[in-house]
Amino acid sequence: MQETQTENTRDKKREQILESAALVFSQKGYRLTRMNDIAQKADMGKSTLYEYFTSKSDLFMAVFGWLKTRYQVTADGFALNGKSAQENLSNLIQGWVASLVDMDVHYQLIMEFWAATASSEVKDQLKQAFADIYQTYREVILKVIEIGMKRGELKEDLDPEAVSAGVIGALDGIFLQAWFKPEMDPTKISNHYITTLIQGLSADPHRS
Amino acid sequence: MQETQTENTRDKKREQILESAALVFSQKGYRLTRMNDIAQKADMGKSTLYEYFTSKSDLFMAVFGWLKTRYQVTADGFALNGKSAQENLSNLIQGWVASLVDMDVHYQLIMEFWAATASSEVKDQLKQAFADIYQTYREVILKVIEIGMKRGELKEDLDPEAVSAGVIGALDGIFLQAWFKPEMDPTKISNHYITTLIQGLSADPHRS
Amino acid sequence: MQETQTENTRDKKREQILESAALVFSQKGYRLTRMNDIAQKADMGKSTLYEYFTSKSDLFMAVFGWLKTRYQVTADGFALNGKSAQENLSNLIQGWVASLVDMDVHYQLIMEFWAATASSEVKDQLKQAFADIYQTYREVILKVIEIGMKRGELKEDLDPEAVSAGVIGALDGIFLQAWFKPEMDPTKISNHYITTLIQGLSADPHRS
Amino acid sequence: MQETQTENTRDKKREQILESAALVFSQKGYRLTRMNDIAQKADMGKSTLYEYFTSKSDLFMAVFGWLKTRYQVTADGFALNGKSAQENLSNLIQGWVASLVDMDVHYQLIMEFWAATASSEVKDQLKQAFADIYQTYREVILKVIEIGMKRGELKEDLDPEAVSAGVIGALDGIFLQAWFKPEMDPTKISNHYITTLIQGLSADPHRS
DNA sequence: CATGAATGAGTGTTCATTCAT
DNA sequence: GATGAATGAACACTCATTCAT
Repeated sequence: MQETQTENTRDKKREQILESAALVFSQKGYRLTRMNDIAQKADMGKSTLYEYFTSKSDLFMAVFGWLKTRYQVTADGFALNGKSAQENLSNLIQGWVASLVDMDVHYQLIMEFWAATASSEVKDQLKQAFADIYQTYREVILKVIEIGMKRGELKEDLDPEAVSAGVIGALDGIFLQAWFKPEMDPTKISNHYITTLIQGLSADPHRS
Repeated sequence: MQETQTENTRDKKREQILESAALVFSQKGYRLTRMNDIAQKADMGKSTLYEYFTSKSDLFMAVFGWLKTRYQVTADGFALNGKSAQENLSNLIQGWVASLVDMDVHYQLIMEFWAATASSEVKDQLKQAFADIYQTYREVILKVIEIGMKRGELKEDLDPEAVSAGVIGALDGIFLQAWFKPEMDPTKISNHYITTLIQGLSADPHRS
Repeated sequence: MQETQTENTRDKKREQILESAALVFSQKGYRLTRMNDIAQKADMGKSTLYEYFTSKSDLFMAVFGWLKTRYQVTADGFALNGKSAQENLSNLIQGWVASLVDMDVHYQLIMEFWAATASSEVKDQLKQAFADIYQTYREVILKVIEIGMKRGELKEDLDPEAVSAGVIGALDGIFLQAWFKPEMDPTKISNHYITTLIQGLSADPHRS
Repeated sequence: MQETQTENTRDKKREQILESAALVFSQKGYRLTRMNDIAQKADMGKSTLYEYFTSKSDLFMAVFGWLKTRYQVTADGFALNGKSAQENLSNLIQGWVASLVDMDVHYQLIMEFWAATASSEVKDQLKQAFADIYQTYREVILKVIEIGMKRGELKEDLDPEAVSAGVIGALDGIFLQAWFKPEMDPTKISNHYITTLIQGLSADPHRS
């Protein structure tokens, strides 16, 4: 257990770098960030970064992974519980909204990753990663919808694929607009919007 | 009229540069595009670009403007016509979806601008520009909804701000997901989704 | 003929770089030479070098080619003339010695290339190039010796391969030693040595 | 005797480093060798190397010394024995050739040192060292020749300086060529060449 | 007006060396 | 004594921009 350097120490330093990198990437963007900036922020020599990450883009991706882990929304168990599809949908979505809100200071950083999917060296990796994240959520929602349809809670002529994609998309899009217009309150909008949507989905629209 | 160069010629050349730049930015991304690439594609000397645009970012912004003009969805007249809110919404949305679909080859380019709002030198200009675009659309939808509510076509407890933001957001988000997952058909999903949504919005849900 | 830049100008500039590079490489060695040094010596911006050569090692190899051309010993016609093998050998060797002496200021540079065959990125290219040069010379000498043997001018039990390699080797080795010990006069030593050697080769040793 | 570390241990470790360094320098060349590589090969920590050698170049020079010691050709006693100059020359040369052949795996390494005389930080030290080695050999051969001339075994009009330099040079040059052209057999060529040369040197050329 | 040529500021990365334990 | 960790100096190369023609 007594290694040359405690794993603890190493992990701590790694975390320190990750956090500094997150901050600087967030402020300056990937392209405009210099390794030096990160090193300074992390209060260490530039080359030390290379002891922990092989390159700038490696570090960038590591920050992505770090963020992903930090804000992972666990969507397990939603499909199979006893609640109604409406309730489950609402909870699921609220969970996701909460996580988006929670990211708060990291939203700029997420934009950065998002932006990097358009060009950058890591565009393919990132695109895949994003695709996976979306895929996961879409599948959970999909299942909830399908079950709701079977149970007769939701309309029978829905296209579950389209709806799940739309729900995810709507939330994303709302937060995106809030990103462009800071005075918007994406949480409030999301909630209201979702309520309305669920009514559109429900078999018996008089039900809340 | 007998200038050193006809305005005509100058405009033509400008257009030529713009198109070449659009193409190259789209293929390589802003960051990875070299002025040289654009010059070659436009079949002219590198320095000539600087006769028409002061800098790379200036050119980038010019391409943005060019694209914006090209795909401007005219939303005029929707609010005041005699159709129902549902119809107007549907048309509006279909118009926008059509324009998104129409962009087709330029979608990658749009991503590029989108990405540039996150960092880049022109981030502020672009952010503002996007905000304006969204704002414009939101306002039209907003108006349609408000009128629909007044007329009793739509539910009376809607938050028009939230709904309009949500509608725009949903469409954006759907196309975004399709960008990550090419086998998706964003048009079909949008249409289905919108139908469902409008039902949620309608005062009398049995109406289509 | 009136191109964007006269080929003349371009060649002149190229030559200028080559000469500056030759000088700096010669003084500092490949490894210790910075592109900047060369640019300064050539009185131009660093990046201009890259307009003419793709990389440091490319430039290095170009200097090698330049030097090779400059000091190419033409060994043509030696085998087939009417002179005796002894005379031809003597002339050939004197020609080579003369060229070695002529290199004079470039000897250090040649060492540099020689050294680069041991490691460096271009080691393989250079090794091949040197091998070719040696091969060429060896073959001329070989032919002269074979003809001399046929004619009975040289001993009949010679191994022409061995002798030609030895002759070339001896000259090289002598200059090498002079490189280590500047007070040596490699020309004098070569001449004397060769005289002795030719006597050893001759069928009738009493002949000069 | 009970030091903090037995001299024995220390020497052993030093040797271990030296051997590892020799190997790595030989494979990658001075410039491309990293201290890390050597440390790993020697199965110890990087910094430990600095306990035994002050710097990379110091280590390089130490390897040179190590190699020099290992392959030192003892030329003592050749001048003063009862054998003929021809025999002594032949033996001397064969001894040297044997040592060159013996070096075998180390030939690449020798090239490396040789190359380092051209530039590198240690160029002056190395140049001096090589000069000394050559000087030593030349002197032995010189003496043998002078005695041979006095005894009338060798021609009387020889320039002993030139001949000794030439002999050494020839051998070096032959091995050099074999280095460039691996299919050559330098031993065979050396022997043949030397035989011929000695005949040229001999007062009575009919003697073998 | 058009442009080829020239440029220098800017940066990721390597690696010998030092230092704290 | 031994070593893993930390470091900063060093450097090739790129590319937006300018300039001379």
